[in-house]
Amino acid sequence: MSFDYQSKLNAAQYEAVTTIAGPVLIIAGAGSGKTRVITHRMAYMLDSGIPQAQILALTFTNKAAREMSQRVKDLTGKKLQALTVSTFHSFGVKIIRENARLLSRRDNFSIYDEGDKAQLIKETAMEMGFNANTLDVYEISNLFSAIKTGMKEWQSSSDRYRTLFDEYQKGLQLYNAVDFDDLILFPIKLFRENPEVLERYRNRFRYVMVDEFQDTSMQQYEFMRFLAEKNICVVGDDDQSIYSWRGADFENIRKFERDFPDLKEIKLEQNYRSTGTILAAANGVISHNTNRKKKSLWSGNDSGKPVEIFMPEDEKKEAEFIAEMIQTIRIREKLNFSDFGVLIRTNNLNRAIEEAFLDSNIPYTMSGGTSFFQRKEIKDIISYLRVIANPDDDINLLRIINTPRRGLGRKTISEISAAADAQNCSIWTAINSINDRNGMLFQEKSGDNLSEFADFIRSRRSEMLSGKDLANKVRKMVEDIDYWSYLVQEYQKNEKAARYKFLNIENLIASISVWEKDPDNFDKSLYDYLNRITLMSRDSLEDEYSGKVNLMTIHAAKGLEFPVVFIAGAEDGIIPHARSIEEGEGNIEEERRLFYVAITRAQSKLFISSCMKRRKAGNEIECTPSPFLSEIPENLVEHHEPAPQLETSEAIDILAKMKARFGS
DNA sequence: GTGTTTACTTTTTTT
DNA sequence: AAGTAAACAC
Repeated sequence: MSFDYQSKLNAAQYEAVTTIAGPVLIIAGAGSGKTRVITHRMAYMLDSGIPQAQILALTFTNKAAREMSQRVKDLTGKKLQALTVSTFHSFGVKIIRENARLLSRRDNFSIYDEGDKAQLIKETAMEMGFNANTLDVYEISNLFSAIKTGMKEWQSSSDRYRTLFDEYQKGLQLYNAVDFDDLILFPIKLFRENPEVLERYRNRFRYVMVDEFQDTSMQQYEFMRFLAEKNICVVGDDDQSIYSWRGADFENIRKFERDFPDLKEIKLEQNYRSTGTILAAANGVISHNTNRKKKSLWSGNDSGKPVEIFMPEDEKKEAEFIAEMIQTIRIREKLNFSDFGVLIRTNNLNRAIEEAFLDSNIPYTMSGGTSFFQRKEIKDIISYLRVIANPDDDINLLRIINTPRRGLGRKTISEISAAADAQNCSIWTAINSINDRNGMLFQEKSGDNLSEFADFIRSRRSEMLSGKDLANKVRKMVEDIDYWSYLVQEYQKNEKAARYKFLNIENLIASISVWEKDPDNFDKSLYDYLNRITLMSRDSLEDEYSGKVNLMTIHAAKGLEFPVVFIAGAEDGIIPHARSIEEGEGNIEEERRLFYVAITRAQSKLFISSCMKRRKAGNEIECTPSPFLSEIPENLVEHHEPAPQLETSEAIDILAKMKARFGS
């Protein structure tokens, strides 16, 4: 053994780390050293002589996967070439890639994100003669996911979309693409239909670990169940289950208990993260949930400072308060900007806060939200790369066929689509077969433009699919399509915007270059780059978290911790979110868990703010505090006086409201 | 085939 | 308030 595990871990942790054979269920309360246990457990396995290649650790976010392998690396000091630490989805990609033909795909398949998916649904629906005005693509997209993941069955109300669904599926196959749901479903299908393939993977991965087990969906459970024979270790906390809308089902914990009756259950109940006060506040809130596994999380830490509740007038005041507090506390406590976490329920709450940060020169990162890869200019360039990787990808081909303009307008495009439709082939194939016949169908100009476009894609294909220095090839491509002129043209009135967009492209190229130079990543093909970024799209691009305040959704904050945490927008309708309650009364428990997760991110100081008013879609609306606030035991709370100017009737109103609420 | 104006709605959370 | 999509005009 390279080091003394016993001295680094408490008794329960030590047991969890050293029990490597047989099924293990670890119930790990918030802040109980879960990541520590998982990483030490992997290190322990390696120390015990288990080959890296036999270990598979599945996580939910790329961030978690990255952090985990880094920590194992630090612990063991070994190079980890064969250890698999990956998200369910990336692991799915890998399996599909290795068995593409068995799943009627080719190995250069595209992965369709939400946007591509919506586009495909839309186009398919149009072709089938659905009415564009009554079509709710968002809703249909969700329906299709629910059907695919087995959360919903076809019903009379949804039946009219059944044929659309079939066509959608055919479209994916035709374009050699898969959607996010397929990344889990295809491997399951593969394993079910090809026992010999399953056997191969089972032989390879003898030790399987699943993190955030409470957030596994039925399919992910099935996926895991196929692979895991006996040495399976799952780690989770039912109180932190916050992804049920995505199919997560913490009943899986009970299912696991039934499926592996001889399992060893280990509870980690000592919280090392938070002060006694913060933990008591969290416990006070979560105890209102009825459907939960019994556990008693305790802290050996000091009680610390009270939870501070602030009721600013509006979101602007709230943001200023947060910014001011960060500045003050940072200096007083000698903290770094990165020691602060600002948590919000929905992405659109970021606006006021970002503005306040900019005003007071506070460096910050916002993870989630409109990601870098959603920006138009980035999507354009990525679409080029996608088409180069997989020309049959109609959705992306249509996106770029006339961007920048090359004289291929609506007419030409609809004709070429019709031709593709008639021959039941992709647009790319259609373009080429028409080119073979010298573009008879079109006016000479359009035909020329088409073949020029096809030649361009072909030449890039031969150039980019092999060899090195992707970053430079991308740069050259951007020059060749003259994207800069296009931007200037498009944003004539706003040269700054054009510049900014071009800068974004420069950043993209720089990030490709960084990725290429990373010695830890051994497969550097264009495919890998594309797969990686589609799965990462919501994940923050920058590796540089250091020295910046972390602004993020509560969902994105899962698994993280900060010395000082602000929960902003703690109003009724935001948390619990009105839409979520609308969907079902039962969702209140999940919203409460979400609030619980938010509270338990804090190590030593927690602020919660709830605005009196908030601007929403143009107009100002009155807000009431989240009902969860009153679930925090009153003795743990300190109310931050807003010191309102008492001239206005509004301010008096606000004070009355506060008193009614908190009696102070 | 392309550019401009007008109407319209508005995403909870993410791989 | 802002961004998109569709209608309209050139």
